[in-house]
Amino acid sequence: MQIVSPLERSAITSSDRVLFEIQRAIVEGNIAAGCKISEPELAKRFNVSRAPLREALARLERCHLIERIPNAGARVVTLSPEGLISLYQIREELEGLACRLAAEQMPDSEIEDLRELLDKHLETQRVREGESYYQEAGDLDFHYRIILGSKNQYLINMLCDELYYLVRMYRVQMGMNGPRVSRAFDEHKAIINAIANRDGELADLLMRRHIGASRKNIELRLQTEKETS
Amino acid sequence: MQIVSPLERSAITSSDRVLFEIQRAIVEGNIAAGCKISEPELAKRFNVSRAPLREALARLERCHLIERIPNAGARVVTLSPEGLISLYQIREELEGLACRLAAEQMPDSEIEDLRELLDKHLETQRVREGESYYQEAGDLDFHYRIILGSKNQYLINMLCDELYYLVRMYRVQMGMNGPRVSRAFDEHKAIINAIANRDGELADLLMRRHIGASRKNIELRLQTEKETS
DNA sequence: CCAAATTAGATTGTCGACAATTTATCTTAT
DNA sequence: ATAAGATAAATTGTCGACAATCTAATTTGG
Repeated sequence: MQIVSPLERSAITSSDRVLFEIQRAIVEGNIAAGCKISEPELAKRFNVSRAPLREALARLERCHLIERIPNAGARVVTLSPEGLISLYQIREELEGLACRLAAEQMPDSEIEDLRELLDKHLETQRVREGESYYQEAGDLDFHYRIILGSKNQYLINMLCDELYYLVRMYRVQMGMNGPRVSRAFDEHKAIINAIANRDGELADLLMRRHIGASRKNIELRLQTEKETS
Repeated sequence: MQIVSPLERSAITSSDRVLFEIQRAIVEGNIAAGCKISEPELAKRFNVSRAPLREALARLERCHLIERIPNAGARVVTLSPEGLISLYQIREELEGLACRLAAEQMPDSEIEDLRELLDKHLETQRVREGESYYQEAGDLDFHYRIILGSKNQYLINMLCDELYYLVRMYRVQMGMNGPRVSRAFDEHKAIINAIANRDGELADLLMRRHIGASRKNIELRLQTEKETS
C-alpha cells in the first residue's frame, strides 16, 4: 500500500521525484540503515545528474534520514531505541500544542471531516483485523490532520516535513505497530471530541497521554530487552 | 558585535561561507524582508558559482529565512506578528522540554560553567546598562547551553539550527529587545537553580513562563498597535 | 613484521553551458 | 482602449567536466 498523504503532492521537478523515491526506499529499508550513500551510484540508478540528486540529499538530511559530513559523504541514519524515545518526547510536546491550537483554529467542517475519517478507519479495521499497516497509515493520517488544523505554519513544517518520515522509518523497520489498535481508536475519538468541544486543554492532555503511552511502551520494551541480553 | 555561537563553527566549504554571509545579511536586514532573490546576482556578489549558492539557498529555506517556489524563485520571508507568536508558542514547548531533560542530563561541570556565564553577563550588564544587544546575545547563549544540555539531538537540531535565526531576525528587525533585562537575569538564575537541584519539573515550568512572558508581551503590543491604528 | 609515509584511486565540491519553464513585453483583435 | 494571445527576455533546473579533498592500497623505513 502507498501512503499518498500531503507529501507526494506535486513532483514537478526531477529533484522532487528522486527525493520521493529515495525517501521511500530508506523508510522501507530498501536502502539499508547505516549504509553509505554513493552519489554517482544513486545518480545512475535514478537516471539523473548529480545536481538534482544532491539537492534531494540536502532535503533528506533535513528530515533526518541521512547524515552528511562535508567532503566525506553521506550515510543513512542508524536507528536506535534512544533516538526513538528522543523523537517521541518531542512529539508529545508539539502534538499536544497542535491539539490545543486545533481546538481554537479548526473550522467545524474540518472537524466533521476528521470524524468521518475515523469512522472509515473503524470499518476498515473491522474488516482487516490485526493488519497493522493500515492502522499506521490511518494513525498518521489522523495526526496529520490535527497538525494541519493547528494553522501554525512552523509547527506544520516541523512535524509533517521533518519528523514524520523518521517516525515511519522507525515503525516499519523496528516493528513498532503503535499502540494497540482498538485502544488507539478510542483515544483518537476522545481527542477529536475534545477538539469539537473547543476544549484545547483537554485535547492537549489526551494527545500527550496518547503519544506518551507509546513512548512508555517503547521504554518498557527497551528495558526488558536489556534484561534478557 | 558578532555572535560567534555554535553556528559559525567550521566554514569548510564555499557553500558554507556563502550561507553564513547571506544568513547574516538577512537576519540583520541588509537583504530586505520580502525581497526577491536572484541567483545570478547573488552568485556574482559573493564570487561563487550557482551550484554552491543553490545549496546555501536550500539551507536558508531549512531555517525558514527564505521561501522557495519551484520554477519561480525564492523570496526572503516577510515577518508578521502572528508568525512571531507562532514561533514563541513552539519555543515554550520545546525549551520547556529542554529544561526538563537538562535537569536530568547536564553534568555538574556544565551547570557550573553556565552559572559562571550568568555571572559574567551580570557584570557586563552592570557596565553597559541598557545596552540591549549584549543582552540578546547573552540571552541566546543561555538558552543555547540549556538546549545543548538536553542531549536530545533532534531537539538541538530544531532549536539551534532551524528556529534561532528566525528569532534573531525578529529581534533585530522588529525591535524586540526581549524581556526587561534585570528581570530576565533573575529568571535565568531561577532556571539554572532548578536544573542544579535536578528539579526538571520546576525548570520546565519556569522556562515556559520565561518565554511565555515574552510572548504575552508581544501579543499585548500587537493588541495596542491595532487599537491605535 | 609492524608502523609511518607516500602514492593511487575514488568521491565530493565547484564551475560554465544548455534546456525547460516562467515572467514580461509586444502585437492583435474585439 | 482593453483583453487576449503570441513572442521575447530572463530565470530556474539540469547536465557533463574539472578541481579539491578524502579514503585505501602500496611502499618504505625501523
